[in-house]
Amino acid sequence: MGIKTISANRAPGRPRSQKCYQAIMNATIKLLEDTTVRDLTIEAIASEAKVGKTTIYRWWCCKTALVVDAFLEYMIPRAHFPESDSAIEALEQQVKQVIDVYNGKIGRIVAEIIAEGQFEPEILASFRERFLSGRRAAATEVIERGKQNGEFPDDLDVELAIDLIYGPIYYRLLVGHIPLNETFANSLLKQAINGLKRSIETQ
Amino acid sequence: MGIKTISANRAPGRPRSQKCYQAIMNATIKLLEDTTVRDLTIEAIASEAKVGKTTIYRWWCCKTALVVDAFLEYMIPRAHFPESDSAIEALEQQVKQVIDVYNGKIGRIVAEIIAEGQFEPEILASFRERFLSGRRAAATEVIERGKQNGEFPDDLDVELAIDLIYGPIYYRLLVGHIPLNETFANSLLKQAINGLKRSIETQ
DNA sequence: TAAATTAAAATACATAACGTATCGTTGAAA
DNA sequence: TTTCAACGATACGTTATGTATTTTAATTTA
Repeated sequence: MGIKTISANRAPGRPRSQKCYQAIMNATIKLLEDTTVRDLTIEAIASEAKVGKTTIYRWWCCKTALVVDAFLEYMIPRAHFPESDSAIEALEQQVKQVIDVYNGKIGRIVAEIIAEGQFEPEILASFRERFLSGRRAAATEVIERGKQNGEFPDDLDVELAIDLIYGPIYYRLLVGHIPLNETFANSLLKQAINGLKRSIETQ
Repeated sequence: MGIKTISANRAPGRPRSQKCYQAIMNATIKLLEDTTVRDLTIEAIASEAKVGKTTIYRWWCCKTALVVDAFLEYMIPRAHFPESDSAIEALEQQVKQVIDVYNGKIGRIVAEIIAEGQFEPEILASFRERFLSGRRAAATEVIERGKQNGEFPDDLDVELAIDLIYGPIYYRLLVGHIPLNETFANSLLKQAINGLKRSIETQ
């Protein structure tokens, strides 16, 4: 016989339907508007998207994996780190933006993905790698710029700095003891960033 | 006829079995050692405790409510805020302790309760009220003492201060991007508490 | 154009836990 | 000894899961 000749870019057989893919994404995003990730079912998505549920199971291992994909599909084009010459200004804008967004449905969905992730480590890992790590990389860039600027001390631990700024936000998002509002944005920034800024001088 | 005579402290009928209550608590705690809250089932608890599952349903509305009770039963006697004349020292000890404990099974269970709480707001509220608020109250006391000591500025926002210290811990616990270890404990303390300490001077 | 290959849709099914209902038994107070 | 609610066992209807089966559709290769 010899080697199977299959064109390089194309697998044989009926190709995956992009129409189905989009219908599934859209249905998931739509249903998440007023359904929790927990209450969302594969069957409801299939029905809303007008696809067979076997089609969903063919491409996604579980509901949560699908939710992460849909979230990214929706979120990635909308997430951009603000630009500014001043690192502190950029962080301020970013923190305000995140708090504002997380105060709504997106915040609820992020919290729910992290929640489901507690029981599905691979899902949490994929959420970190495909969403959070990008955000953290952007923040890292800004903080590094701030170190070169002199806005932050040279030896600042960037990972820790990010956790100091974003930790309280996620804490409130997930625990819900105090609302995520503008007051919080302002005082968090004043306190946390001020702490980072001065940590060398006051040692 | 007349009025039903029921002694003040006692309802009529067979009293609730304390033995059952304890068996259910113990079974829940035991099963949680190596089962996630998600995978835990009422039926498994009933079987482990050797009680009918109707007995569980008579007293608890759902699995998560039971888990919170069992967690508190286990945790409350073990949770005490360290004492020290210095507020900063007390916070340091406390943060180290929390990070150490949350690095193990207890941390996993706390994370899972918060996770389930995303889908059951009453449960999250009860966890806040019955566990977290006590911890926060203890931290508040220490920080207030620090304000009187002069360790912290007079106008420090205590709620915010607590979020700045504990936020990063819960963030790492729930998101898992970096482990909760001693290195983190040390640098978190240095950075966060230092920030709080100096925030007035550097304004 | 036919063969090969894989996707999609519909349907059926076994499974697992949920939460409820029923009913006979048991423990403690009046 | 009567009364009353808790307990335990059992059965049941429900819901969504994930898999299996089969037919039809889409696309490439020969």
